[in-house]
Formats: sequence, C-alpha cells, structure tokens
Amino acid sequence: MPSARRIPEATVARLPLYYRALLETADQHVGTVSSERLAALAGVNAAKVRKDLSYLGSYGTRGVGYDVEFLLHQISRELGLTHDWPVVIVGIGNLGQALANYRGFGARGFQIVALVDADPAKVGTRIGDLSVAALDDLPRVVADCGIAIGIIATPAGAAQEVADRLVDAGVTSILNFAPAVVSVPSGVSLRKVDLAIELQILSFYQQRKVPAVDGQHGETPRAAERVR
Amino acid sequence: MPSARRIPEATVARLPLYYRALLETADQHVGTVSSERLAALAGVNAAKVRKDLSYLGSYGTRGVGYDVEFLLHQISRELGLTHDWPVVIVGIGNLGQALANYRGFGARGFQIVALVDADPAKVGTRIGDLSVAALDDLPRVVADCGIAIGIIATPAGAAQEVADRLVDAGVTSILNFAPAVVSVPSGVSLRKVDLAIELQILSFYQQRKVPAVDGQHGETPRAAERVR
DNA sequence: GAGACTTTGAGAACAATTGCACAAGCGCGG
DNA sequence: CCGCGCTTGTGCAATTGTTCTCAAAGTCTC
Repeated sequence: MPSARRIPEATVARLPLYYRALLETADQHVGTVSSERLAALAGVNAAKVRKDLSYLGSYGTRGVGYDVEFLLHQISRELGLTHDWPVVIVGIGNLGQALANYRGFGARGFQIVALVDADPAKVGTRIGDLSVAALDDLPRVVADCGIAIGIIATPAGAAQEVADRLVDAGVTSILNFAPAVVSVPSGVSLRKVDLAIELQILSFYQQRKVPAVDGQHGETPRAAERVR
Repeated sequence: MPSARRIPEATVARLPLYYRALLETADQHVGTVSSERLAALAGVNAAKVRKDLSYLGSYGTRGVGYDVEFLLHQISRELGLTHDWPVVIVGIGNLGQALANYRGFGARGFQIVALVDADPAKVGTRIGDLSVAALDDLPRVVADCGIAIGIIATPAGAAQEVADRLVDAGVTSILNFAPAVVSVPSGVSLRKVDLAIELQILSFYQQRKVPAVDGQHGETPRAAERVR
C-alpha cells in the first residue's frame, strides 16, 4: 500500500519523469543512480530530485546513490502502476483515434479497453482491436471492465455532458482533452490537456522575443546539459 | 506592442483560459463581464482573475467589470494572437496526423502549414491539404513559410534529434509531445505535453482513493459551481 | 448630488515550491 | 579501523504563487 505521507502536488507531477528516467536506466543494466544523474535524465536539478524522493522515504544510500530497481518499484507502487488500469476513451474523432492507437499508454500501465462515441455512424466501427460502443452503453462498459479512468476527447460542447455521464457511470478520474472547462463532483479527480493553450503560451514568449531574445520559458526553465 | 511589464508564468498560463472564456462571452453579445463571472467561465477564482488581469494593466471599470471586446483585444495582443502563427509538425504518426487535422489550432490563431517526417514512405503523402515533406527539407520549409513554432510528435528516440534540427532550421518555440526530455539552447522556448504522465498523475490520486475518498486533485483544486 | 450598491485594484498575509548549503552516513583503500 | 571522498537527506532562506481584505472608484436611484 502507498505510504500515508502527504506528497506535494509538484512532486507528484515529477514522479512520472523519474519513473521514465529510471526505466531507461534499468534498460542499460545500471545498478544505481545518483540524484545528479537522475536529475539530468529527468531534466530537473539534483536538489529537487533528492527532496522529491525523500517524500517517499529514505530509499537512497549516502555515498552511493539510489538502487535503480528498488526505486523503480517504490515509485511504481506510489503511482499505482503495479497493476494495469483499464481506461475508456469517449469521443472517437481524430484525437480519440490517435489516443486509442497510442503505444505510450500500454507501455506505462494503462490499457485502453473501451471506446465510446455519441455518433451512431461510428458505433460498431473497429479501431485496432476494439469496437466503438454507444454513449448509452457507458455505464455497462464501465462496470463490466472495472474502469476508473476516463478520457474525454470530444468537441468542447460535449465535454461537460460526457463528464457527467462518466461520473454517473462510476469513473472517478478524468483526463479532459476538450478545450472546455469541466466541473466534477468532489471525490472525482480531473486533469486537463489543452493543445491550443500550450501553443498560446509559446506564442506569448515567442512574441516577446522579437525585440530582445531572452531565456527559455515554460516547463523547462533552463538550458540543461545534454545527458550522455 | 506588448507591455514591458513582467508577467508571472502562472498568469501567462491562465491568459489563454480567459481568452477562451471571453470568446464564448463575446459570442453571446455580452458587453461586459465581472471578474466573478469570468472566473466561473475559466474555472478559477475571482481574486486570481483580477490579479492576473491587473498585470496587463488597469483594464476594468469599478462597479462595472471588464469590457469584453476590449479585454479580448488586450489579451490577444499580449498573447501574440493578433496575427496567425505558421506551425510545422514533425512526425506524422497517429498523433501527428491527429494534430494536423485538429480544428482547435486554426480557431486560435495557429495554422499548420507544413508536415515533416523522416520516413521516406510517408514523404509525399497528403494529410488534409498538405503533403508531407522530408526531414532534410526542414530548413527550406521553415525559411519559406517563416515558421517560428514547431511541434514534435515523433517517438521518444527521435525527439532530441528533431529538436536540434528544428533549432538549426530557425525555429525558436517548440511543443514536444514525445515522451522524452529534450534540451534546447537558451533563447528557444520549450514546452512539453506528455499524455502518459497525465494518466500517471491521475493514477496516483486514484490509487489513494480506495481506502478513503478525498477531494479533487490536479489542475482544478475544488469542485466548481457549474456555470449557468 | 447624496447615498446605496457593485466591483476593481492592490497591499499584505499566507502557502507552496524551489534552491542552497552542509552535516551525517556510507564505502573503500590502506 | 581510520581517514577520505562521495552522495544523501534536510533545515533554512528566497522566491513564487494564492487568497483575503478593503479602500477607491464607478453606476444607479431618487
């Protein structure tokens, strides 16, 4: 079970970065990593890595570093990646289809087990080895597959309605790709990814560059050294 | 030109939310909005809206609120959305194609003007009304179209190489969808969107729910009232 | 034009996050 | 078994971000 400790949100958001970096490290049959090296691989600084990892427990060895396999296990336990999560995607347009075919999910413990769309013309069509179900079937699909996580990939107008239906069906974590503000009852987690917003943020800094080029912005605040 | 004022990064990240909310408001032929209403539409709280907007200038009227059209203009000027940005997408797999066809970009001032892929089999194929160019053509494409913003939608292994080529070609803002840490020289902006990471963050909180359901997490810290 | 009411803008308190700096702990070589 | 070099874990200060609060400034009614 996960430790009862409270882990800061900023740290939680970085754990997947460490997880990915550790997977790469493990592939190279490296036994231990220092916070310095892990930081380089994850694109953050070493002090942050140490502080973040210290919230999980004292899993390092002074003078040596962190045992790759052990740390990998601890982080995957903390993130709940020791088992696969079944996921449903609602909205099988361009984006929904791309997400359905995206290899990256399966590799990280998420399995797309159901596709749902409101358009009767799409219901029954096959994407990969799944066939698209009707929106009204959502409760049955969620119950049958034990789904706790849903992805909204509909147009903005449908997002709130779909979110409500997901919640009614029993989904308690939602990832929203629709460019719309969605509200959910407390007890349901919601995260959003808005592609246009990311470009607009880039546009803001890009536009300020024209008079005088200044440093890097956004999620990566400094030019990192390339990792070997 | 944009004001020289320094605008906090957190505020910049919310300006697009206000922008979207204001567009919706303008569609309904509403003349002014209060910070309260704008906050509800954007899914944040009113104090934050006022503080954020105050970084742009004193654009509100006490007792009345903000003029929708005027504020819309100010924000779009600040975000650099008064003109269209040409954008190149590198990596025309599932995700790249979905992004190429995504309507949301065009509607927000971003126009996908070029598609590039390293795979010779894909070069020359048409997606929508664009045909895929070779990676080696990147410098020419970027120069010809005056492209400043590039999107990386390749597999993780190719991301750094593509980023380097984009930078060499003259791109100074990059949005990276590949699940890899990419480093760029200072003066180049970089943002990343990692789909698997978002799910892993949800998984973290989801997993903690099983013993005792607690509140909402992630980007939307509280259950918002539904906006009329 | 005075008073009631609304809403902004900003100062200040508060909270979260980051980064520095260094003591403490561990392994290794002699 | 001692000293040295390396690396963690963490207290603390600095920075960044959020929320509270309220005076100031506007509208509207009469």
